[in-house]
Amino acid sequence: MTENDKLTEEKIFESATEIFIEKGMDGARMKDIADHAGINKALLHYYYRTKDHLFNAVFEKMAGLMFKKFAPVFDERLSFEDKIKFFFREHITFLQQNPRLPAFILYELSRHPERIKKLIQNLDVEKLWETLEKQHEKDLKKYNITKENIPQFMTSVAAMSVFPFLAKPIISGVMEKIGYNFDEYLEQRKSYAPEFILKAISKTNRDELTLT
Amino acid sequence: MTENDKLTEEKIFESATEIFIEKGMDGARMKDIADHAGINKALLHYYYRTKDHLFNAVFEKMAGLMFKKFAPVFDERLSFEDKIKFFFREHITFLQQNPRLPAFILYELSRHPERIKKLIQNLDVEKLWETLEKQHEKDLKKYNITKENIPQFMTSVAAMSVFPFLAKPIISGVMEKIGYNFDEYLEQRKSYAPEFILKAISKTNRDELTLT
DNA sequence: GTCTATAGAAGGATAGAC
DNA sequence: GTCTATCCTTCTATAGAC
Repeated sequence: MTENDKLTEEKIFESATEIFIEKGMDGARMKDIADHAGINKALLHYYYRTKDHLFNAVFEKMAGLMFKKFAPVFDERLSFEDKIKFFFREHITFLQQNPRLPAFILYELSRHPERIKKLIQNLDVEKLWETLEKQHEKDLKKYNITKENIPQFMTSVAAMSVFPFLAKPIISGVMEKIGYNFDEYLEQRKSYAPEFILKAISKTNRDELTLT
Repeated sequence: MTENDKLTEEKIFESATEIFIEKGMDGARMKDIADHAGINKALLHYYYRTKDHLFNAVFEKMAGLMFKKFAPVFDERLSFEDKIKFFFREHITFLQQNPRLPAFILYELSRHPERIKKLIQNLDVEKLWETLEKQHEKDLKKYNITKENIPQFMTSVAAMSVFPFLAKPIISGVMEKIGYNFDEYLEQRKSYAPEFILKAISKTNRDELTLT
């Protein structure tokens, strides 16, 4: 019955994932998870001992999944511009399939910041930066991306892709009211965002701006 | 003792605000709020009947506060460029003083989307757009901001300012690891963001881009 | 491995004295 | 208006039968 064990454990894990993402750690009920999996509460504890254990399993799996989506950008043998375009297309498509994932991850992280160390200890940011520098030294110069402003740039890229999902209720609420469609907006964003980013960091016509 | 009543009720409200923003509706405990206010649980119910009532009072106050921060942009007799600069300076400064507010509002909205109607019913988006069009018809043309892409533009502006606070645990976690400082990052962002936005929407040098 | 029944604790809410 | 004491429900977790 090892086959069956696996199935039950997986069923529990999948149900837990759905419920936790939907209601958060504090709002989720073990009964909801059991019902959703078609079993009883006792079995949850048989497989995962406590709610905390179960939550941690779900959280780490999902957080890992989300951040892995950033990785291909560094491996691909794409031009700098194509990397940007590739990222937005892939990342927004992924989030369309998991629209509540960013809010779940970021909210639970802000409630329990101690989880972060575990999350980023396997993430060697300096190595990634070096890789990018090696691959695109000229592009980085061309676009004026330096060690000083790389955080500004990276967070702007992430913001352009993730924010629509974090603010989905408001955005789609407002859009609905004035005749726009949120799904179309997301499709457009896959090309709008990379164009927006690349123009923002291009070095030309700086003198045209009246910024002080 | 009406003076005293007011004080107690306010003390409760302020404590509730702090606890709810810190722990969310589901994570907050009436006992925590009472302790924080230096009173006992029964008094909470005397003033606000239920946890739901108390939460709603806090939520509506805070949500209103946050969205009101967007308003001055439309009133000011500023140039279009100055409006953008003004917005980021004021909004980021406000969020620096209330760093957990965006996560609180957006997360509770995504848990209870029915709250949205009440929030935006007083917000006449089309009127605002008309106002902006009247004030800056030439600028909107110059920057190619049209009825078609206004949602893309507006959400990009919001994203640039709000996202750093939503993702603060990750951003500051990563930054700490590689020797950057989150507070400095925020200060820089007040000028980085408007420059970024204005360059992104400027019409020149479009031909230089290799976008397909 | 899976179930029913229940322990044990916690949380929201109320009664009633002052 | 404020307090103590307590009710009642809900929730996590476990015991024990099958």
